[in-house]
Amino acid sequence: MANSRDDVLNTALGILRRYGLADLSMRRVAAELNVQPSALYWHFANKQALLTALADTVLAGVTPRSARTRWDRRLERLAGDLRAALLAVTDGAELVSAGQAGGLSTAAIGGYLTEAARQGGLSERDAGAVRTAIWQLVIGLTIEQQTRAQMERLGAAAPSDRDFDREFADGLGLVLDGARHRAGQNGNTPNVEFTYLVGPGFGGVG
Amino acid sequence: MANSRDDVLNTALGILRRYGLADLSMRRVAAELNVQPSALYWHFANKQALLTALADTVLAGVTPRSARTRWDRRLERLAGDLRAALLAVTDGAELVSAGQAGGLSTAAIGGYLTEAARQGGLSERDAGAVRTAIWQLVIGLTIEQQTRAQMERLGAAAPSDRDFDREFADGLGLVLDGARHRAGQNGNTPNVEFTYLVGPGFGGVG
DNA sequence: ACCTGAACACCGTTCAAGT
DNA sequence: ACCTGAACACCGTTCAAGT
Repeated sequence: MANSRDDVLNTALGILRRYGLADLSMRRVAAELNVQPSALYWHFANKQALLTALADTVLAGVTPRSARTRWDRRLERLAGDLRAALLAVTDGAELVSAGQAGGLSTAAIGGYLTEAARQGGLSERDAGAVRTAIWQLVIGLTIEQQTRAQMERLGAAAPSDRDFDREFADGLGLVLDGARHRAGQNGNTPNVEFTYLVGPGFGGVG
Repeated sequence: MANSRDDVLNTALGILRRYGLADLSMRRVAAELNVQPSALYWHFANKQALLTALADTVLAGVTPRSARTRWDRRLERLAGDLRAALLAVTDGAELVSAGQAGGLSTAAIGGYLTEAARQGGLSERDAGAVRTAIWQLVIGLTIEQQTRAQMERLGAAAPSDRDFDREFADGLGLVLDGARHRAGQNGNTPNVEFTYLVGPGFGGVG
């Protein structure tokens, strides 16, 4: 006994990884900690707060990796990293979507996206549009993928023939095309440092 | 007594409109119908089936209105109509997202989007990317808006200063820019019948 | 064709009280 | 600082039985 807030968080993360969001109940977390359900409310005001903290944990590693990279490539990588982080945990996308209210990481990542777009010469407003389109694409498509995966795992649906990685790449490519088009119209010369791109430490996303 | 499947559907829709998705339980639907909860399972195999049918109802009115309109304008209108249909019911976007598995209207609308993009001269693959990007943008952003609205209604959040209509228009504009860019690259001449556009029966979305 | 009654196995949350 | 015990007000679903 005498569990810390982090113990609760880690136990919850374990249930999420092993069984998914539907099985992540306060009672179940408490049971795994050998504690009464009411004990959890000393650490978290309610389940929503736990989910938000959990979402922040899942997104903690998503951060811009290099400012030397061309702005559109940075957008591409941020989107890929975000998607990879969501896919790393069962129902990760649904969790982030549900825990969005008050989340810190979620706001930070939005900031990175906007920042990269601005470096391409986009107006604040256009940069916001880029952030919105990319965020919703990543979250929404990954929710669909993970929901399908869970249904298949439970035998509630036949394996789908959809290629979500491809759908993601195609959708993202389209949005980036729109972004580059906007960049070109602003009369700005976006930084074209793509020759710096080759080298160690620039591994792809998956 | 002696309720039809449609009675169940209408009662559920009423609860949704008045209280939102969180209050839409099988037991509550049954109570409003003056019936035991178990009675509902004669009409629907489970709650998921009810939600899917409900989602189809909400989306029933979303249909392409004119083939005479320019392809990109048709995409814009479809997206706007979809968004309007979701906004017409409390938590409509969340409902459609949750009831997606097996939904008919949802597949139909995806088809309309793809079709419009193809008429712009886009390849099957590019048209799919357009459908994906638009669908996720509309659903995701509307979920955020309606979730916020519900939290404000319950006093769980201060009124937000976000302008969701503007965020939607900006995001959509960006995606459409990408689509037009792809259309231009294909060497096809997209139909430019925009001169036919003016006239009665072409009211906007809101 | 449609519903009851009763049960099963769960939920989130509160709150006084304990150590 | 952290937890118990007990309660409140709920869930979705099944299934034999009724009319």
